Amino acid sequence: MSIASLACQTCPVRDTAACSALAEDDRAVVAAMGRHREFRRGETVMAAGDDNLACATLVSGALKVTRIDAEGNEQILSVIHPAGFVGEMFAPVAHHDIVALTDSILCVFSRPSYEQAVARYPELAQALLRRSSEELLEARTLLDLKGRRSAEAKVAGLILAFAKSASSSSCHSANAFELPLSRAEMASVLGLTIETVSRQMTRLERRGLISRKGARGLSLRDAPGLERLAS
Amino acid sequence: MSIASLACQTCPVRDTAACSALAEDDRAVVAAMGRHREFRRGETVMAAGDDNLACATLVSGALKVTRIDAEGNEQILSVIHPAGFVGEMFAPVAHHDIVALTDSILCVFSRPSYEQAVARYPELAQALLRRSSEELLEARTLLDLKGRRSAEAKVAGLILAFAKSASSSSCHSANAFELPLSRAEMASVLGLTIETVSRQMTRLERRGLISRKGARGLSLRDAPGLERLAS
DNA sequence: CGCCTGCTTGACTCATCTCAAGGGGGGTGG
DNA sequence: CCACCCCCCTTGAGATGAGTCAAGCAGGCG
Repeated sequence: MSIASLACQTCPVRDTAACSALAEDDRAVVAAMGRHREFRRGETVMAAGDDNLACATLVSGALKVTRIDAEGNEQILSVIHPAGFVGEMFAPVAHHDIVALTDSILCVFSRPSYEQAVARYPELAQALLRRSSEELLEARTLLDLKGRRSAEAKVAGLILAFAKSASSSSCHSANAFELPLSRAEMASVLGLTIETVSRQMTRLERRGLISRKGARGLSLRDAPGLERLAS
Repeated sequence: MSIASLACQTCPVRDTAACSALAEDDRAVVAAMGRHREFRRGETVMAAGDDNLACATLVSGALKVTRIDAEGNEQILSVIHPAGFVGEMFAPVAHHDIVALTDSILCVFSRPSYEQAVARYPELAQALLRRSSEELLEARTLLDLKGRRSAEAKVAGLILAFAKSASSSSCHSANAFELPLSRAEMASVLGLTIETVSRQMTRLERRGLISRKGARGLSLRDAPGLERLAS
């Protein structure tokens, strides 16, 4: 993990993150409160139980929000993509662990200073509300996915969700992309075991619905068929 | 369903809903934009696919946010309690069905007028952000619950969640209360069948962890034991 | 009183988990 | 440059917990 000061001019998410709602001058004021921090794959950004002293925007990479149960099983509650917001503005203590899925860069703010910014710039509060609503919708999509009856439907649904988020446009799906999660992580998202996920992927490939290149490479061969399986 | 104009003075959620963030005068302005509407148990408040023309605060009763899959199975994605906010401020079309679980009263606003209010009163945007964050946390709690390995852990966890929300204080649990959901609804929340939920309840009772009075009455006999099972 | 709806219980089936072994690709060190 | 190792993924065989189908029960309402 390394630290650097902000360079909003070259920020890859300057037009999509919450701070994009700010006027140029205001953005400079807010930027002065924050710092860039870099995390390596597997590093913990925030741990459950920590005092909730910071919040952040993800600039590049990917994060997972997780909970570890008593037996040490990890549950993935959310995957955060660039421009996503991280941190709980209204909880004294963090509820979940947040871990880097890949090497990532965050734009980090101390919570008091960010709260001040939110109070001062109403458009920032609105932008955060928008992000929060999107997060909520995504959480409900995951809930839906996890509630599907068969493992087949879960895996097909997750693949389609990845295809949508892999595409730059929000309405189209990419049809060749890299899986952002390992088998273990996919299993954790869906509430299945690694083996079941692996078997379902093999089955989908054998039936000609997808094809694979290595462990992570994937292309959709029959998207409508997948939609049907995802039910 | 019936309609009436607002009487904020006597509103049971006047101190907890998003509008409680407003000053008295501002509240009156916002109140003039809204209307009370009453829904009977089972009535649909908003349907997936509808133009997203309204949003609302739940005054009394309870709502469920659901999705119906291709085979007609209903999944419950969220349960809304009084003071909860309903509606998607940033989506052109509703993503989910919202149905009254019990007879309910909502305070309904047209979306354009509410958007105007949010833009005009920054404290309203902040209050909505707070509500949205709470919703998100609750959705993740449900995700966690649904991901538990055994049916036993899921049911135990749901019972504990009910006990918490049945208590007036936010940190203590009630230890005798009425289940707010039917078996079918519990099954839908947990991704199980009615029969499995029923069997688990029976098992928990036989083992002395809970006791039941009729179909809905419940009291906790061994909360720590339940916590352990919920893993 | 009897129906209707929602809950419980039982017997059986089957999908998923568990346990165990076998590849494959990428990186490191010789 | 090659060989080895480690991690992750795949595959198989067998166990088991949840689903399915079917019947019976209880409470509320007409």
